[in-house]
Amino acid sequence: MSSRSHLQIWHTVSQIPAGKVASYGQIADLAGLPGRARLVGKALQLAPASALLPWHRVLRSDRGLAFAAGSAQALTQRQLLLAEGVIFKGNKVSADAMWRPDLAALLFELQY
DNA sequence: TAATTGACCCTTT
DNA sequence: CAAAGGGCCAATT
Repeated sequence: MSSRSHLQIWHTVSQIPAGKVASYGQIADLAGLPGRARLVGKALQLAPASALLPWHRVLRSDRGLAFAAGSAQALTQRQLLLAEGVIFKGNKVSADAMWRPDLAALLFELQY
């Protein structure tokens, strides 16, 4: 049984548009769970594949991937982002790829 | 019940 | 710019 927090997190992640990225902390805040970035990581880890979440659009606050460089998951994530047109600067994505949601629209979408 | 573990973050050096 | 240290909190052992 998944908690309400997980559902809220998954729903928020699903709102990230293609070609944009958000940090774990940012998602936590938007989901109404300030300061709980780690919970976002946990929620994504437990997320069912059937949810079709754009998990690859979530990364660390320093805009680097959360997975170890060279790991299969890191390579996959990088590939998915490149396919969406996200520019990489070294092992981090360019700053202008950060998602800047319209809060009013997002809050409406998330049914607050 | 207590200790350990993370798909993390922020401030300070 | 990179590294270190402290904080965080649910889930697992």
